[in-house]
Amino acid sequence: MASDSWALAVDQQEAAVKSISNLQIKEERVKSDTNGVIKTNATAEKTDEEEKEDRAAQSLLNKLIRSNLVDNTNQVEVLQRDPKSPLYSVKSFEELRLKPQLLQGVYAMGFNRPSKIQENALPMMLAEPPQNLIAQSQSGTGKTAAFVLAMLSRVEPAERYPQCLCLSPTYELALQTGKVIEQMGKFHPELKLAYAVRGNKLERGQKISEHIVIGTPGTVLDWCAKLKNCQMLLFSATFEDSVWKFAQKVVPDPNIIKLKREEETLDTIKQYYVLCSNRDEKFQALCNLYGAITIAQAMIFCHTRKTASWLAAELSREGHQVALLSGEMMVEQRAAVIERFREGKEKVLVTTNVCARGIDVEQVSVVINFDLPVDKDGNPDNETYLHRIGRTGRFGKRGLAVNMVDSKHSMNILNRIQEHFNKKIERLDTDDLDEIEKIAN
DNA sequence: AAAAAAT
Repeated sequence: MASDSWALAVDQQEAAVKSISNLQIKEERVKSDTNGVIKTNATAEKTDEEEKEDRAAQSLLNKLIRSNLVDNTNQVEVLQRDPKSPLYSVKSFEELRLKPQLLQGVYAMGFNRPSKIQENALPMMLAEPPQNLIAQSQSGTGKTAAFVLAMLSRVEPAERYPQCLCLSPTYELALQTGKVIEQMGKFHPELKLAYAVRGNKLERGQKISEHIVIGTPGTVLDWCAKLKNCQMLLFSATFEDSVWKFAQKVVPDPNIIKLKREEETLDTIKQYYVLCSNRDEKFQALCNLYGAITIAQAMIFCHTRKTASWLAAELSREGHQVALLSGEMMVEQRAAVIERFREGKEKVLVTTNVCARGIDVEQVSVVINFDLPVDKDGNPDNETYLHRIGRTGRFGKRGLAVNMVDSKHSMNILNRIQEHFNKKIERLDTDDLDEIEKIAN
């Protein structure tokens, strides 16, 4: 991979960068003859009673999601590497003086005005000479479009070698970001994109002629011997302390955009918990909620692959059509499942932390933590919590997050998450159908 | 515990 200059974008970097520095891979591939989608009974004619339940469910959902949209007065900390240089922020894409094909691509995607993070980050990313950036912005606020725009503005399509590298923590996110690159770059017909993901091997001595390489850590390391003369752009919704220190160590002389702690959560996402005493009760509570969560689309997170496949099978047995996605499946299946979910062919996706970060499916209005996110020591995983609930409430939309609590221990975890973000998570009782009716009306 | 590379 010979090149004179580089742009490197790292998305959700706490995961991607950490895995680069800690690559101990023990892969067990599990064979499966399903494509990850579990289907059951085709929907029969609905009875009056079912129609009534549907209306109650819709009403409940509206009630739960309803909240005042807060204005966008973000408390952001912006640090420039050269404090004396003036601080630019742009209010329109025209001000950036992009190549016409690129501006056309931006508008074709339906963006009219830059989002908050784009206003601040774009001038820094496009500055000459190139400057590095470490940037934080809430989930669903346009980080991907920001760094994709920066990458595309640096690409010289006439030159046939890789000029940008984009690193993602998971296969699905790499595919998703690749799609954004293709959409925004569609008026550069010569532009080529290569995926450095599991299964795509580079033959010895094989030259890469694509302009942009996007991939996951292991394969990307395999492809690249070294990176030099490289502008680095790191984006994430969260920067846990140790990651923050690490980011500053590996990115020389960066500009910085950082959120204050109290600004990390989105008030547009209403958070609840459901109190149960064991897994079976959680399952029952989930079934009670099912009508409400399938009004639009929902993602259900489990702690392990095993729980996820168990839950998907149980829901399926109850007659619900759900999709299952976890890292034990083969990549072809994973691509097919996420594609079907995007198209709305399944309304519910049961998954693991593989889908916690970055996945952007606009129709997802509910996130359910069937298991609360905990780290390897059993402590609350606040970052993952924020990423998971951030699968809803994207780009200013409202969203609902429901946490299933099944013990004193998990209640304690939830309380600690609540304290960490200083954000009230309210009790929701799904066992009491009367009460649900009351909330719904 | 999940995810991320091939050996």
